[in-house]
Amino acid sequence: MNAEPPLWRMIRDSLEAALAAGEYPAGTPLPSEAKLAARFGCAIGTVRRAVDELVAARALVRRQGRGTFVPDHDAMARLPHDGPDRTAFYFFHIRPEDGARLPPETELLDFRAGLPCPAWIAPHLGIAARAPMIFARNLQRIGGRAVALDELWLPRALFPGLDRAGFAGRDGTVYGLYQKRFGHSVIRTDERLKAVPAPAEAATAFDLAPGAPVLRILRVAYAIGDRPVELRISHADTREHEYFNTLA
Amino acid sequence: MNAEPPLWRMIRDSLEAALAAGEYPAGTPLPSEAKLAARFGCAIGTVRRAVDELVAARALVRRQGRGTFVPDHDAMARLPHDGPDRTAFYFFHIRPEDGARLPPETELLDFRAGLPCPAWIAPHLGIAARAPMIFARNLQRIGGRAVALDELWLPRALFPGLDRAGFAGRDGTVYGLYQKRFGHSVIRTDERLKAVPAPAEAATAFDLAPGAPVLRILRVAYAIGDRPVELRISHADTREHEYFNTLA
DNA sequence: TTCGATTTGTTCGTATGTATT
DNA sequence: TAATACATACGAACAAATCGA
Repeated sequence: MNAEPPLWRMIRDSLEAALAAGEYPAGTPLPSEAKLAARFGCAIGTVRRAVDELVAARALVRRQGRGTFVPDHDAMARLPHDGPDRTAFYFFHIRPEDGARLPPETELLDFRAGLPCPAWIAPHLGIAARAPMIFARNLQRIGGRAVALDELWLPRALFPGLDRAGFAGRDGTVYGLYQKRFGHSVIRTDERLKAVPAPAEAATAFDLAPGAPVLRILRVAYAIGDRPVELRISHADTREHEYFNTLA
Repeated sequence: MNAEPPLWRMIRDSLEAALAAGEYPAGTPLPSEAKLAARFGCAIGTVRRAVDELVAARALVRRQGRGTFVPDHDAMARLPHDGPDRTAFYFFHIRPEDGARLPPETELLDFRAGLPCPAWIAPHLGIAARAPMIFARNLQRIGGRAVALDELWLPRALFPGLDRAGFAGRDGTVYGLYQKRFGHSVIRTDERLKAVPAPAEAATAFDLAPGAPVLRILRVAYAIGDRPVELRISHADTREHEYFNTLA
């Protein structure tokens, strides 16, 4: 009774598995649609249907005349390739109230490798409690003003060899680092927001009265194939900035 | 040198304009793809490409064997048609911390028609300051517990004849009301979030200490064709609930 | 219940245009 | 210029879901 899924879906899943396995790193094109069609023994339109889905899921981008690629986080952040860049801010939602989109500057405050995973974090990342973790604390500024204090938790098993120098000395964003050095292309995040009294560190960093309201953001970032790779707790000062979200 | 846009885009825009103009109200199918192809003088695949875009933008839904429709907000909220419903909560993001998705209950606290539009609200809705507005205040509960206090501002010109009885006596959600009675199908919202000290009414409703942190959400809802139809200011108690957002 | 008409879903194939190298 | 790759558009055939006779 169970009808098998359509061909384009099997091709999509096959491609997604290949991407999750690290074939086709960012910058190197996939086989052309004609070659993929030959490989899968189907029409070119069927391959296009499968790729369409992965493009919609932000796992791939097409470039006419060039090929199909895993999107490069930092390249997207740099290029103003079609109008004011949207992708650069896809995962950074704190903006000045006037809506300006200044890029944030990041200062590394702390970095530790080998901490055991706190019990409450483990289930979010699908790992064992006390698994070895990498921990970092960042201060984000916009236009020189401190707006967010981030704590990052990464399973060390997913980021072998990552140390403070490698983390601090990256070229672009942290997600660009995850992608270029470790092949983890973040394409989805879940965020849970609360309004909470400012913790001590946040109050100090933002020059806030203790207990003043701040926005607490708990984010889990997922790479291609729905693999959680990072948990982040941010506290943001929303006196002159806000968290922006558009649902379409 | 300016190449004209592809045929499918012109068809998409034409369909979108028809939807925004109120043809094909929710529940009545569009002409079949074959008929549309004949009308536009193109291949059926080209029509499908155009409809694909509108489906992706949540302006249309397809039903195999039945036709293509403007999605019905409340029908989506009622039917568990494929697994746990996601669309019902597409525009309601407050959830218990455990992730349960109980439907909120709404209590109407206040309703006024004819108030002049506050100057700061007018630009968000693209209308003139002091334009006549409809104002409503709602209390949202989840599992009996008050979690959000909403203030709604609607341009009266877009909701002719809407009075307290019509507003309070609706069948389903407010967005369902907008759609069924006035033809405004909300498909997109912009939300701006801040952590703020609880205003007096919110503190009372939530049994909070005055000045305790609450989440303030400013939402503008857009109907098909990017027409703003509602501004909403919500204050949410996030002690046991949170604002959930997934970016994909 | 069966059947046929209608409508969308899937898959195939082809031709031509446009961008890149 | 030529080769390659994606983008657009056309057309056809059959499958699957729906609905009413």
